[in-house]
Amino acid sequence: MDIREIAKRAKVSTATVSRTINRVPTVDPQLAKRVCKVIDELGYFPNTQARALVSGKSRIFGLIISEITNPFFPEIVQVFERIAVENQYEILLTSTGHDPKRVQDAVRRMIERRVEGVAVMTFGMEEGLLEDLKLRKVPLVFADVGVARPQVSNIRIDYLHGIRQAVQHLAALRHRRIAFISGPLRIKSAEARQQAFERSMTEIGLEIHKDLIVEGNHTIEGGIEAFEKLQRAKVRPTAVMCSNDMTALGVMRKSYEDGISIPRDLSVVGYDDIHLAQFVLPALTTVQMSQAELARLAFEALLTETRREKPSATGTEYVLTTQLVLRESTQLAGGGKSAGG
Amino acid sequence: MDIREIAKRAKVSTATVSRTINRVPTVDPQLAKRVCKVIDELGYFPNTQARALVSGKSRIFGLIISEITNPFFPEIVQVFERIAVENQYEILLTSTGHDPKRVQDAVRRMIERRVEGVAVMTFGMEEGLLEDLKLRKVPLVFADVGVARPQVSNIRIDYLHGIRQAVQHLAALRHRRIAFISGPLRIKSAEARQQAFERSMTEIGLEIHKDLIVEGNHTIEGGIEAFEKLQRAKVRPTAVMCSNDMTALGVMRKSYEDGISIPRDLSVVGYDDIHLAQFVLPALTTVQMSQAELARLAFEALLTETRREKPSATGTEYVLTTQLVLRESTQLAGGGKSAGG
DNA sequence: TTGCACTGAGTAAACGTTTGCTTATAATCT
DNA sequence: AGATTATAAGCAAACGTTTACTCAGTGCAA
Repeated sequence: MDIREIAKRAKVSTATVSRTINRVPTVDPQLAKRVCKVIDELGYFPNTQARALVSGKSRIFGLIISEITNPFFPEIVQVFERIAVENQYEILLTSTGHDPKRVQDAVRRMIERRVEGVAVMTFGMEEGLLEDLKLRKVPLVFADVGVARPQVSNIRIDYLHGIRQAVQHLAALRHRRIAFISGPLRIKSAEARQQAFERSMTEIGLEIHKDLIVEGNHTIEGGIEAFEKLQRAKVRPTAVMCSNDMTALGVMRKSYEDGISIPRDLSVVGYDDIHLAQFVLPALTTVQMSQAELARLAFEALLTETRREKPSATGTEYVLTTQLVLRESTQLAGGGKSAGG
Repeated sequence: MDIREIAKRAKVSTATVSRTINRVPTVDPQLAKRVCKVIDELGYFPNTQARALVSGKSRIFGLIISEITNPFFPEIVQVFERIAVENQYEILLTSTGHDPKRVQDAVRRMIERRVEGVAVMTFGMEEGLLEDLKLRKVPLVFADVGVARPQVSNIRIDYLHGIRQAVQHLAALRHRRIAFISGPLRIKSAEARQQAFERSMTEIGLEIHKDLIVEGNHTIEGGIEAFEKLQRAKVRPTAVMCSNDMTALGVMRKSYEDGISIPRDLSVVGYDDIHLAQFVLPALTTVQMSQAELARLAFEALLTETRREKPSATGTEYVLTTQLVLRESTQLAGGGKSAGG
């Protein structure tokens, strides 16, 4: 069943059917009603492929994320998808697992489906892989530390703000030996978080012990391993800041196994504020970076760019701030000694 | 840039280019090489919309899940997506949040994009909403308690097996008053799990207290509320079985707040075995229902159905078993009394 | 009454592929 | 050598829409 069938039955031309479907205002309301009736009766749904082909608009956005099993991302996907549907867009989702080959593959698939824009939520993965998209002038939006460029919008994340709050919070609780477990350092955002940590420490005169900075990989398992390394260090931390919440969960898990009580013996701070963070035991003090806001901004950026007449203009620059959320996983340093007696 | 451009530059017809791209064996290898060279040089990617339109194959599968923020689902999505990409398929993902309107919407979108099949991972949501898909003879696969029908495959989940193991495990640990927090009962699978629980209790002669069966909603928050209800009951449980892991996390959270120690004062068993389950404190004893296997089966079912010549045959029936995974959240009943002294 | 502008609907040409059919060439057989 | 068959490439018609253009009809001013 196609538009011609509808046209025939409604005794109009296919053009009129098309216009009716697309709510073109010049079509006579009475005719439109007749057409709609036929459409409903026959349960007709227009073929998106045909529409896309002739109109040149696929109404698809790509969404590239790092790791869908990290709870941070489903929340982004959920909001992004909801907004997309509201705007009659479809999503082509790819979880790359940081694998360049999968990124490459995703880019090819997205180009073949003629996506109208791509949101890249890998937080600072090497951009070289997206060259093909740039070549084709596909609007892009990054959540990153970089800046906007032609065709490329950017959501700059103010990592420093939240991390500084966290460090000062720990300092106020008399912590001096604060460890930091980073993300994989080839990810620019992980590096940015670490730098923000170091700067926050330095600016309030706290020493950064070499041994207390360990590289993780933004997973629970990585957090566990990193914390093991930390335990073998000569100088023992009284608090650990983590580059993301999953890492913090790893630290909590390992501490639990080793009988280290959080927050009594060790304060832990996460990053991201995944929904789960408020429910773990103890609830995780963490830095909030709103997933919903991020998704909203990313979609808005893409939509704006798509609607632009002259595509030569530079993409928009957005800013997302972050801030500390206090919960139960931090406490006055030395709590172990006094409470342990 | 299109196939004609390639044809012109390679000095062949568009048909030959098309055949080359599709690896039709009758094309001369030398010609093919020439064509490939031009394609590479120009960075040409075929337009999927056009291919889909003329071939009648969209190479898209729909995937309907309940709630992407429940960690159970991302693991399904991940595997499903990976296999799909391997088979040159794309996924149209919808997280419905159990909202019938969103389901309806998803169905429309999927039909408009002419999906070749849909995997429904809502575990027993009302099927009436999928009528439009059935009408169009779109192959479907359910993870459900139902049976296969024409065009409809089914992955029957053996809820009983795992739940029986869990109940007997608890019974062996001398638990008698075992509570059950169900999922939302309008979901058939939630009902099935509850029935499996009741049957498992009855068959070993354990009494089912009315007050100890509470309805949750498969979220952490729901688990918390349900457990609050449970605490107000006259008869106190020594163990709680949950219809999914998220519910169990809620129970653990609430217990923590109320100073109830798990597993000392209360044993808790989850269901699903999400990746996180092994990392919570204490690690959650739960019933494993393999997400990877489920996704694999679902995809296979769809692919099989899609490749079938005569579409009148009945869909395939698959079975997924479940089984108990012992961890740290269960312990001998009454542990509280002896250990608390 | 004629001419002109305006409206709203129809005609038909795209869009970028695939693929059934045709045809040219080469290979094989009688 | 001539007839037949196999092979590989090309031609052109789809696929189901959108949309630029055309055109008939109406209303209004001159």
